[in-house]
Amino acid sequence: MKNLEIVQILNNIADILEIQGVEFKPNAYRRAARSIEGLAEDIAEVAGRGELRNIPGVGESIAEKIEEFIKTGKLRYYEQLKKQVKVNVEELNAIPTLGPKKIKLLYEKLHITDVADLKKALLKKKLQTLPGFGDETVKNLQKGIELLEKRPQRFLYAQALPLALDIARKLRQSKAVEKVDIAGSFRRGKETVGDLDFLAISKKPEEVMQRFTSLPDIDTVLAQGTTRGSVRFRNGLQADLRVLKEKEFGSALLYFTGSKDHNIELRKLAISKKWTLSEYGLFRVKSQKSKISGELEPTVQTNKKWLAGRTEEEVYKKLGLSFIEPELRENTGEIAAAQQKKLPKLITAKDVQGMFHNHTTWSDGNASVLEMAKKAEELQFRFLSFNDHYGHIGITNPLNERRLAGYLKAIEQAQKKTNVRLFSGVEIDIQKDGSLPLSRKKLQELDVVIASVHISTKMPEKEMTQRVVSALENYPVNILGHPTDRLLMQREPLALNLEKVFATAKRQNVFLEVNGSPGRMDLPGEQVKAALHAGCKIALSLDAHDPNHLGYGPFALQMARRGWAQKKDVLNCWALPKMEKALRK
DNA sequence: GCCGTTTTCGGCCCGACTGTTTTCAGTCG
Repeated sequence: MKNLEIVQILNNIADILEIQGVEFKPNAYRRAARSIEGLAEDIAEVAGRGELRNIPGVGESIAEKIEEFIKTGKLRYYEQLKKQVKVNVEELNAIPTLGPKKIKLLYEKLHITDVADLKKALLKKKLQTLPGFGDETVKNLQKGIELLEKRPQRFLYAQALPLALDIARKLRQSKAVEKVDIAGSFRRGKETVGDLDFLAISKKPEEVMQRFTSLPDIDTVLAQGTTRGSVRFRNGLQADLRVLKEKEFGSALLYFTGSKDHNIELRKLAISKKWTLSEYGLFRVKSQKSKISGELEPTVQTNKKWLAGRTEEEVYKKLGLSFIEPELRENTGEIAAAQQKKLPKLITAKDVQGMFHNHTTWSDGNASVLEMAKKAEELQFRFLSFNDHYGHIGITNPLNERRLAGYLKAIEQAQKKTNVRLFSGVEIDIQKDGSLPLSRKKLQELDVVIASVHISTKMPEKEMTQRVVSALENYPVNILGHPTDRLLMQREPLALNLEKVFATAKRQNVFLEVNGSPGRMDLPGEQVKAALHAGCKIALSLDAHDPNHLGYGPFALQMARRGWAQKKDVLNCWALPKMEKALRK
């Protein structure tokens, strides 16, 4: 699957063109990249059907380039550009506060082409000589590099998902394979993954391993034994495979799903019962010392009796625990809860009736209200909430009071053409002073008001907390949008006292958003758990900017499940009349 | 390079913030 590589290349082209001072083209390439990122299927399949140009933002020229890359694995245009600008733009651009203009200046004046060069120049204090580079600028660059270096190479869950499914599918094609599962933090639904762990059952492990290490797009085979193998793909992702016997599969899945701390607790529990737990199974241990003739030292002869291990359920049951869903296996109280049979009944996909927080062409979305509604209908949503931007956020083409009427009318008209219940609303900007740029009266007329922080994100904790609390206290807000405002692997969360925010949200009946947009996943699971503990309720949202994004539901669900959420905690799961009542302001 | 109930050619959404530059450039969303 080449989607991610193509997205990367298109973005790199945009970066290089921007450095060259080319106008408009960079945005064209970025738009195409965004659309492809939101694509649910393999782009090679779209290309095979000759439908590349149906992708928004992909025209004649970009379609040709994609086809060239799919066919040849190379893109001549991109190679040419890289020769013209010998700068590792991707690497440098990843540093926060460093953009194309400064990169260009650094290259022209100091011949800096990558982060290593930049670090040398920083050490020699060369940057201060450049126009526009003051003390703060230099400090920000230093901090940016540090942030970049301490963060390990990880993938967003949503990026890893198609790759994981693709690898599993290709492994299953082997006749030697009886069963394949994906374990690791991926299975626990973590929002980012460092690598992918695969488990396979087979009586012919060598054959499976051979297939694994000869998968397409592999960069390096890191290890290859008979039952254990490890590879790194060209896109940087590492994958490990273990091949086991049927009888070991459950205990192996348990072991390789983790988390490490969860496993340690389970093993302790086994030991307390005079058993032992490993990836090979749960065993009763009868050890006896015996002197084998001819040997100098006495050997410990262990006599292990197999107790469980075929399935995870079997192991948990034998240990006296109810089954613990993978999302809960973080050793944060789930084992004790499982002993007392007090685990939550986690929400599932079928409990969720629809999604909040969706954008259209009325602000910065890719599709019309009706197109979004039709896609929602196709996906069997019972409701969909439109929340286009409102406020002074530049490029998002926000709504204003004049355009709001037209927006509401468009939703009303779309409602006549679909059975999906459409909610009207906005995602309104919480301004620096905690006010919202629309009157309480106007806000009250909307079905769903989401308030979010977008600008002035570097305020100190006290001010930031006051800003958010004040917005929730003084305006009819239904949902606090992406509460921490983190961007995974890109931006730290806001300095915010969440405890205070949760307390206010509870008092004001404001739902906390669980935003399923792959780069956000906000609130994260741990904080969902904290919010529920504080008595808050949550609302699942997509932050969809494209009909394809309406498929992000599982990601929001996954955060909610990691936060121990049950049906009663989640607005999206309530019957429509109850939901509408809860949204009244 | 893309796109079109304003257009097949001529536009391409813009505002806030930061830092530095005493009037604005670069970055970010």
